[in-house]
Amino acid sequence: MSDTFYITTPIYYVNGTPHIGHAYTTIAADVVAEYMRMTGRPVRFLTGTDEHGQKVLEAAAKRGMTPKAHCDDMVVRWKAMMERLQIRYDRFIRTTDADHESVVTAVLQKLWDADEIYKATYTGWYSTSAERFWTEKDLVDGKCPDTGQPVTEITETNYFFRMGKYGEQLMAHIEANPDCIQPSSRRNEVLGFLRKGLGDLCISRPKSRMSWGIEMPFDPDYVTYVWFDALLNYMTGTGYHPESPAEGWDSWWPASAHLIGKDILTTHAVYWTTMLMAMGQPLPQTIYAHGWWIAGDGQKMSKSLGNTIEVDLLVECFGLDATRYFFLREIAFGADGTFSYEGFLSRYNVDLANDLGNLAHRGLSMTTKWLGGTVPPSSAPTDAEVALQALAASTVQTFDASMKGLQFHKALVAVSDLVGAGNKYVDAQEPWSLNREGKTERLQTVKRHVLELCYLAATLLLPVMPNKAAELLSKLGRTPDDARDSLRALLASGGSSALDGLVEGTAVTVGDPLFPRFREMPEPIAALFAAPEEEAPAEPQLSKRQLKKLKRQKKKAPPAPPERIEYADFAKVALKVGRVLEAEAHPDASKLLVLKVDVGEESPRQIVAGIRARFEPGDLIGRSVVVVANLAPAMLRGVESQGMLLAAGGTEVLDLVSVDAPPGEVVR
RNA sequence: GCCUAGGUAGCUCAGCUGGUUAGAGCACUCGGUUCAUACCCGGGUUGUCGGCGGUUCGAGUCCGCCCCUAGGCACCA
Repeated sequence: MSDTFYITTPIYYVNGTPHIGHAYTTIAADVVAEYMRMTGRPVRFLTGTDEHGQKVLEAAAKRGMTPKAHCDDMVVRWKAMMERLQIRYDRFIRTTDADHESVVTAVLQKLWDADEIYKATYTGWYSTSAERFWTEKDLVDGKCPDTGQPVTEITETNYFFRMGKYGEQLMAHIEANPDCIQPSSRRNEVLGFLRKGLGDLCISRPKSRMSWGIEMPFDPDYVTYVWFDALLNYMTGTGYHPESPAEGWDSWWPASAHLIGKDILTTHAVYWTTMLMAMGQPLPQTIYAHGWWIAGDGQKMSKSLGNTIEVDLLVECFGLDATRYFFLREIAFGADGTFSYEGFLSRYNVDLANDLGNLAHRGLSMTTKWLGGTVPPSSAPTDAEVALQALAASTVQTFDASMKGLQFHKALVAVSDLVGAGNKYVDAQEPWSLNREGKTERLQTVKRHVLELCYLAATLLLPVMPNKAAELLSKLGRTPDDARDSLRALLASGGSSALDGLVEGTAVTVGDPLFPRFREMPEPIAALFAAPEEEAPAEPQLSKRQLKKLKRQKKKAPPAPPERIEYADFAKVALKVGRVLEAEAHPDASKLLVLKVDVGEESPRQIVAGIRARFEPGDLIGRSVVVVANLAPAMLRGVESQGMLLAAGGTEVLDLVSVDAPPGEVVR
């Protein structure tokens, strides 16, 4: 059994912009990696960038650069993010790294030789804009359902990975290993997915269509599908290679944990694990899919700076350590969380300033004031000290178990509980009374315990808040290395040596409070909220998903009309005033209303309009509208529409065009 | 309409495989203390655990139906 700990983040898409989601995953990985290092386990922590694929190719072309040069340029921002967050990765892998390309090539060849990959021809509708195939029935009016762009029918030959044959085996594995996909709700999700049946996976792209990728070793006309390429980074990161593996690579494999966002669960839990099965490699111990940060009500952000604003702004205002603490403490890893600046401020003030920071400060200042500023000796523990010692020991146990289970939230609550007990202890022992009454020995014992408790808290928090914890250690006359030694000793002793890590007689320093309290929201954040609506139209902070949706909506928006048309073109459109007589919901579509509109003809027109999001049927009856009267009728989800209504609003309908004129009147 | 998550104190959320009077933090309030960053400690208030049925000796916890919210998918001439 290997004692090593190998943890990964997803490799991030190099074209993208680092945002809160990336920061979150990476901080979590960094914290657990650092904790494992502290406990003495050999650790490898891998992160990096995903650099192949169509969009990179296009972006590079737009800039007149080679794809690689473009990536070299883009990767800087990712490395900068890592630096800002003080991420202590062991390797930053890029899918364009030579060793990775070599691994991918060799793995493909091996799988090809083993008949795990086959060649097949099929016909489908390809959308260049969406980079994917659609079946006939997916298409909307013969166009790409995602982007609305034209599609072309392509008969194509590609290479397929025999993923389907591993479906049963994978289900059995997941059922036999409850921890292999976490949290458990995600595990059920994957099982549900597998029960529907697993097909084979297309893993190539013809170069004629897309050339930026790793060439298929057995066919120079193709490159590797980006996911197949990208997932293998986890193996490259160990030193694995089918032909020439680095010595000891298998001490790192299987990975202890792949941390991922819940959006890429299937690729990891299904594609990646079946790939490993085909490769004959053991499967990762845990794939942990965490949740998203959702913007709370009333959140605003700068429009131009995108989502990066959140993390950078938090770091700027509250410091990196507090930011790292907040992410891991505020919500359970795995669940979605609501983010608000007020919540952050409250968490900071309560946990860090009032409780932890203040405990340290009061402990240190009393020691300085009454005991000469050195770590005092302890003598004759009373029940209070015994109880504190027991709590300290159990805190270490809880913290360790929680960190191992990636339950950061629980680990940090345990520290908070310890700090709370420390504050309570001080109040109960009343060291100020002891000092007044000249009970020096007892005072020394109490102060020693308070300082020891701070030392333990700093020790446990070191992986989470490297700077602040080191600062606190320094105030106590200790170093991070001392803390690491202490932690190992604590774990070895089951926590019984807790509260015995300081050296009597060592000088302590009070200095400034560790976490200054914020009376009000820091200016740069407050400014976000104070900005006048007109000048900086506030946009809600968006989650990754919401952004995705927005992006798609933008793509779906009808293409801008030609800049200029002739009068003759306009004259082709017959616009008439209409009056809505009846309105009801479409029986089979939630966004559509079916209207009867009088346009001055013998019988009213039936018009189907996509305005349900804005109007209830009753809102419209009697309303005068403008109708495009000579539009060819169309069937909309089974109901005929004999015209359309003029409406204001781009992607979202804001209002209908109204006029004060009788039905049937021409609009020109 | 379909698919996923959820709906527990004013707010943010814990409540694992069903078991004593349903919890925490924040907020609020009363009291204590004064070493400390107007901080800390103690007490207190608030809940038809979304609704209705069901299984059970017993359900926030399991089952069914329904309602609502957030995402995703379809539809938006």
